[in-house]
Amino acid sequence: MEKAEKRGRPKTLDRERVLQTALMQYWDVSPTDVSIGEICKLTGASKPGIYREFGSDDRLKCAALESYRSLALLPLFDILKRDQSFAAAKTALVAFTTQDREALGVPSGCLFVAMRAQRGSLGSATGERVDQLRQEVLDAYMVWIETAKSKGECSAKIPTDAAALYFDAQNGGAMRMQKEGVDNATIATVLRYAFAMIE
Amino acid sequence: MEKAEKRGRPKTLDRERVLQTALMQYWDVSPTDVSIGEICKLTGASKPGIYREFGSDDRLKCAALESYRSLALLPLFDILKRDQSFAAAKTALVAFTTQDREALGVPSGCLFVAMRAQRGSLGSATGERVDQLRQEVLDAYMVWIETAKSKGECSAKIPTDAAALYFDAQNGGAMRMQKEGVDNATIATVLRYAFAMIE
DNA sequence: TTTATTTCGTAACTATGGGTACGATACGTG
DNA sequence: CACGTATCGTACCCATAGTTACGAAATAAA
Repeated sequence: MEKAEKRGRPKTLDRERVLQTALMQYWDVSPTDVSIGEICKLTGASKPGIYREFGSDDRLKCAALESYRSLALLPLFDILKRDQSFAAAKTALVAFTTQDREALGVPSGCLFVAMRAQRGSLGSATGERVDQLRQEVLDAYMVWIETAKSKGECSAKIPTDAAALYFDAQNGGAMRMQKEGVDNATIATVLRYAFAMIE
Repeated sequence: MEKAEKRGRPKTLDRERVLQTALMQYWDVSPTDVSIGEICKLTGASKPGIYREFGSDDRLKCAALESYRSLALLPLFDILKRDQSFAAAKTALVAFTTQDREALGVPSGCLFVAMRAQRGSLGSATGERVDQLRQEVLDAYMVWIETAKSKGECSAKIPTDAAALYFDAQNGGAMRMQKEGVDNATIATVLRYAFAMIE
């Protein structure tokens, strides 16, 4: 199923490179402070090339967010869905959140958290996707918590929806601390105390 | 000590009005998405007028942040410094954070939290002030927690600096939830659970 | 080799926003 | 009333950023 030899001038624009560069820039700098022009400089692509490929600034951000979901959100969902004790999952969450980003060659902080903070200045495509993902995250936490409750591993009387907001807030707080330069060991300490609460 | 009748054309620019408008706009919309031109429209002031009064966009933001400190941060410090039990202070914090903003005629969320999220795109004056205030907030929490520990009202083994980051994160999380539309009752529930942890 | 097709990328266009030059204006003073 | 002074605000400058018009280039098919 190769796209074989097509007519017309062969495409030279490296979609994957542009997307990865955009993702890393949005993540590292800020989703609203990286221009298309900047991405052109970094990738060697031309502006019309990027527009032909992604359609608009908004859609490029949206595509980058989609990449981010695969890269950083799916592993989170995976921890929550894994068949393990509530306590083990919490430990895994702390470990996942406080990974050494430098060693992983990945920016600190969280693109999704940044986008939520700037929800108002995002285009409609990206903005709406952010809303969906927020709901997806909250739902994932809720399923996880409900399961733990039913298994008797979480006896907290806190309503499940509030608990989901709680975990989401802790994670967001951790990501922000990381961006502000707090070291991962301290963040892990804070998270462990935060997570110890609900049990 | 009235500045009496001065020579020259009398000033018509209403500094307080511009400052209040800027504050409310930065707070309600976002500190990086409100232009000087927008503030001109809303106040009837002219651009050069604002520049004469505040010097630059950065300095106007900084002045607005200073107003915000008086309005929203000092009351917070006040709660932390008040001579009351640790538990009472935590209750007061929850109440303060989840006040009905609409009834108070004040935007939801927190300008300071928003500025911290956008630290990178702020001018040097505002940016540095944000850093100072962040430290001021953390110091206030630390003094409060240390006092509680010494009074035996807080026996938690969590290091004071981590606890300060924890409370700061909870407050930030609450402000973000408010901005995202979570109702204050739910936020209060989350906060009560979060604060119950450290005791 | 000509034609149809597809992509390429320079060089614009437009809008916005921070910032200012400068002549007009309004007041106290001599 | 003329002069010095301080503020006013129109109209502009300049940089950035999103977006696109359009002719050139490269390839397969005719």
